[in-house]
Amino acid sequence: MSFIKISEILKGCLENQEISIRGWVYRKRQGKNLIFLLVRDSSGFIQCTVTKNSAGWNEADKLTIESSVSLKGSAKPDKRAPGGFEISVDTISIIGLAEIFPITKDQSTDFLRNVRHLWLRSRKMNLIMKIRSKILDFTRTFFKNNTFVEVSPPMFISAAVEGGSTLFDLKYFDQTLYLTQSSQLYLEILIYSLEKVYCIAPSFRAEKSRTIRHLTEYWHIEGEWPYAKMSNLMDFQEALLSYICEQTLLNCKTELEELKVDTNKLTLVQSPFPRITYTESIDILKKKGSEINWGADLGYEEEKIIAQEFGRPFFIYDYPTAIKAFYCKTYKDKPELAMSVDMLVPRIGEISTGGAREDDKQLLIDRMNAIGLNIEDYSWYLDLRRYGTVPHVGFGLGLERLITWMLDLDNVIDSIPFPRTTRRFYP
RNA sequence: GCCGCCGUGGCUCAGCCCGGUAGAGCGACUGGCUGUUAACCAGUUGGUCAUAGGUUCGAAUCCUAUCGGCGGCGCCA
Repeated sequence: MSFIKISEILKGCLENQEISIRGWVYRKRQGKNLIFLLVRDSSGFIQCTVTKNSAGWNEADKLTIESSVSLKGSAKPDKRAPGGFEISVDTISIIGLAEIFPITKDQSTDFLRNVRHLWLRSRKMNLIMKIRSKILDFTRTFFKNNTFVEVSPPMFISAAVEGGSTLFDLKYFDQTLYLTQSSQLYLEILIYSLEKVYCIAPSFRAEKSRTIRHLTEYWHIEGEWPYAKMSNLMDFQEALLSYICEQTLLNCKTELEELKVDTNKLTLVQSPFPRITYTESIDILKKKGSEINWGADLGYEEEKIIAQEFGRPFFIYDYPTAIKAFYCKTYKDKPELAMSVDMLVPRIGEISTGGAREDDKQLLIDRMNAIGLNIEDYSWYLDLRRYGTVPHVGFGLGLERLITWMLDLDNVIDSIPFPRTTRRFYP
């Protein structure tokens, strides 16, 4: 017996044919002589009717919410049915009879987070995960179209990428290793072989942040690009984001509609994005009454004020060297400025950070000494500047923050199937 | 790390201010119902009020501590 997807029936080309489907019982309404089953599979929902005189009645009578079933019947259009189509059932076979399902009409976010393994069956989660998958597809296609090579960096690392305070450490046989915070340094290694490279991999941050935009494990879209400049980097990122939004609008129409996403916002994501320097952003903030001074890092509140100015994704670049990481390249004539660029969106704030990497061995060592890093921990990184160094730029984009912004979700938690936060790691 | 809010049947909440021994809806169960749209009607079931201590004749209610959760800031993507 071959089974068809519910979405095929809803397209309307299987009218009055005998068909079989497999799925789960989403709703059940029972009368004396008639049972309505709303059955879902990965593709959608369809109402099925079972009459008392049909062979399937006894099985339908036993069915509980979330039981898995296969059923045979004929599909026909019916105005009374949600979705416009209905299956009149001949036979039903119960695959797995469900116990009483804990998720009912009344739900709180706290409860749904406790039963996340069951909540993932909901229509909302189903749709978000489908779009997430598509966004990953679009991202890979865009990199591929721009001749980047996808690489697989390690998650176990032996030394910090940046500070060290936000690293998770773990027992690795008799030693201590860490979970990676970013794959950037490893991508930098690979450009010396493959040139343009990218990866889509998890990053781990032991930050005790309590916000709607932080996860301790998140998926990081990172790229490194030899010989490119800051302007190339911004061009590339805005083209990537525009492509993702454009393709999502094109390919996820029904999903976006069902999730009630404001597609207008996505239509506005087109090159060029507004670009302002850090110094300009300080001027804007001062005009708005902020007491921030040049040299201070922009906090979430400051970012929010500027984001409201634009109402769409934008860049802030050329930050003070003092507030940026050791590998950030500085301007020769203005060493107090670092070639660093953040991409920001309204409500969420930073969704990507990138910039030019210091490619001069001595300048890099000077920077590391100034910050107090142990040079020996990074000897392999310095080797990259020792043997045929090249200028290069790169960036890292937070996938969950991007999805949360695009779909206007309440919390990054809903953009990933199994979120890890400071307090939650189950299941 | 700092600040704020929350914790009452399986789920969602009321009761707390002003102390008198817990109430509703949903679910589940039983029965009824000729097409329902998270149906409807009737009945039944179900809670040491997060935990520990204190005040009191008496605590879900007032006080203290602890635990758990959510959110804001900082940090970041």
